[in-house]
Amino acid sequence: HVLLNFAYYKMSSSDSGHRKGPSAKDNPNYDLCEFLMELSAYERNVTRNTFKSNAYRSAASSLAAYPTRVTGAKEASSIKGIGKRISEKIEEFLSTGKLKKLEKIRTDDTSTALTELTRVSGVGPAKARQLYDAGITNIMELKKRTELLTHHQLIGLKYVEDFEKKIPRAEVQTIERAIRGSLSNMKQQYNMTVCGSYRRGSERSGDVDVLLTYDNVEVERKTVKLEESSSSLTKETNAKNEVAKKRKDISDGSSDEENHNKDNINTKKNRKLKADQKYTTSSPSGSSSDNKSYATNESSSPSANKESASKTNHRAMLQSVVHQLQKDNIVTDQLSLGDTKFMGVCRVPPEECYRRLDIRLLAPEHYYCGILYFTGSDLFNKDMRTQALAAGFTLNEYNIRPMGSTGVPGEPLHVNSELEVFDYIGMKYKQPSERNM
DNA sequence: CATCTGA
DNA sequence: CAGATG
Repeated sequence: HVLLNFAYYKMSSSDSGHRKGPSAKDNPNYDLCEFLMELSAYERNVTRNTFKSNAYRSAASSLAAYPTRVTGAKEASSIKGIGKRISEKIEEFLSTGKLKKLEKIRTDDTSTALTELTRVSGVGPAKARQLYDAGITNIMELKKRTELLTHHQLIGLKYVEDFEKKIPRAEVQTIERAIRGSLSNMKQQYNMTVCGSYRRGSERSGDVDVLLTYDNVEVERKTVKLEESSSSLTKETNAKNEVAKKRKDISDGSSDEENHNKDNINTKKNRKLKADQKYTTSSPSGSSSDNKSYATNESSSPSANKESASKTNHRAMLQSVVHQLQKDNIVTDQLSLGDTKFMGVCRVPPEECYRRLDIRLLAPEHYYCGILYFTGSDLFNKDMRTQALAAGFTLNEYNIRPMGSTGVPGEPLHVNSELEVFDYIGMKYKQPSERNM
């Protein structure tokens, strides 16, 4: 049941650049991985055969993990994920420096058109096909037919080139400072951490991934420099001397001592109430909504479902954050904006390029698992999750829960730093820069 | 997985 | 609501 992220095909935003992936510049089968990925893209975009596409990608991953240069079909097919047909292609590529099928694909009109159209954010295989059928074969032509595009796609088109450029670390830092400055002027204060490959120290990023949570979280005081450069980044906590409660006393999932944070924390989890949605638009009774802070606290109506309330407040908070950023000319466009995630575009003046910016607003109790998760890398996360499982926990982007022997997860454990999560599962703490797997 | 879109 | 997208 662990997630199989076959989802992202357009290069996972934040990292791609200089990191691992099916084609780390240094692996002995680099070229082979490359052509397999090209075939994967072809099956995905052109033939829309996800099985084949996934098969190629999977083969590429296996190959990327293979320690030595593959020498022939037989050796290739011995590798997990590589079967007869793919190994034959590898053979062909090994002997003749090329691949018939690939050459043909490279010149095929339909194929090149779809690949081109797909460069636009918001345009995937399906839309590309549709546009192609409408006679559009490249971006220039697409610019003449903007009536066929959604808002997201229009923006994607507007910034195609910029979005393909990597963002230098220094610029991410500039953007980070700008956002911090802007948000510091709001009544509601936020804790912020820029995650993604940037946090892991990479020199170039695909986009800027910001995580926010509203106040409390006993973060303020303990500002430890567990981070690489003591500078900015998050006001990481961790300082906690008595750091984590031991893994043992966890099991009982008992309530606990120290975290009696400030007011606005949503203390108790409540069962989902599908009815929620209906109420999203309004808090009927003007119920003291007066107070300017969005912090969700004083629940006027006890039985009323707090979930829907906190949900709408969440949306309102995220909205106000975005508005603030727009006001300060940092955010220039919006791709989407929901209860927890904003996707858009930003630019910080001296810079000419427009950059992709994602902002997610997390409940305080989800903050650290969120930071951990969104810092990645994907492989690191996967590894940590399996280690968690082995240690009897289940870990996701929101929380860590003890695994009952029955198989069902218990109540979320309290977490006040990334370190605590590592402690729970008995794992040595890893600096973000050590998570580049 | 969260959000948007169109039917 | 399903399908598309990131």
